[in-house]
Amino acid sequence: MATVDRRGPYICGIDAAMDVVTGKWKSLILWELHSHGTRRFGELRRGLPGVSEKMLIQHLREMEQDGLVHREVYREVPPKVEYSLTEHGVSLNAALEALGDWGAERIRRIGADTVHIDASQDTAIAGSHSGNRVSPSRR
Amino acid sequence: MATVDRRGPYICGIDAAMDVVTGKWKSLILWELHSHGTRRFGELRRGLPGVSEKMLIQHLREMEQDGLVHREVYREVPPKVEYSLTEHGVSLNAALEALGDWGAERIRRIGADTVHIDASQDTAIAGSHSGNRVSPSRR
DNA sequence: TGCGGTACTCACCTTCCGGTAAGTGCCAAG
DNA sequence: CTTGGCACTTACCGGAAGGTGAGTACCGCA
Repeated sequence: MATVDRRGPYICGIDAAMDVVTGKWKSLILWELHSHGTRRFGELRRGLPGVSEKMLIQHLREMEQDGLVHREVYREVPPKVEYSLTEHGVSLNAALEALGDWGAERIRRIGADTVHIDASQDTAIAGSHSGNRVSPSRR
Repeated sequence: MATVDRRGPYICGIDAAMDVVTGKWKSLILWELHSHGTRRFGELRRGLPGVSEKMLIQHLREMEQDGLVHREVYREVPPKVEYSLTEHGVSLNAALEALGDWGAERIRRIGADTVHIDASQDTAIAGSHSGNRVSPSRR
């Protein structure tokens, strides 16, 4: 049905937005799609080091259901699927910018390590201060 | 130990901001504190129907550690603790407004249930953010 | 002939988030 | 003298989020 069932009654707008954004990789997918316009599954996977295929697909499917990303399948000999942002995805990204800025300032404030992925190719640079080392997991 | 060693290396600003906001009640706490300025523990608990004391405290502690809320303890006969937003909490709230607006529009779009229960009593400053008083259950 | 790449699906497991319920020390009210 | 409010703390538990590793159908390249 049009109305997605798993998204429950919301308390407020933030609640509704968070529901769509929460997921370990969703904001990153949003960003990746935003900066590249259109990406294939494999490109996305390589662009988000550490993501498992299962999670990538799961998030992508949810985001498609939520109307954030568009999925274009090309029935070719080697399968080809292209993902891109819908207008809602684009506007969500815009709404996230303020939050991103806040977070960036927070990173500066607390001097946390930053892991920069992406850029265009595989630039695994890191950090602002001293060491980086992509230590496993947080939280 | 009580100290959750989150705040790991961040991938980007959004990541850092999300780290601070994720938690079932955090954004609501933020709004509650935003609209009332200062609230006692019990007031907060009553203001967020459905929250358990454990979760409220846990979130409050994390937010205090993250520099979002200020905790003022009054060593009195009946214990009294007041919570309020720090300047960082205030700015985070501001950064969340765009997201809140987006979410509000999404709610309108998909016609999801919103849990509006008239906040008859109490001061409801409510800008773009509306209502509280809810029964849980989403997702 | 076998490996690698495409885009997945499926089953199983672990970790963590959040919930429930009880207890704490102190005091006022009934 | 029991109850209730204050602001917590502690122990235990279930479910969901996320991770791992295998398998699938097809093809190009070495």
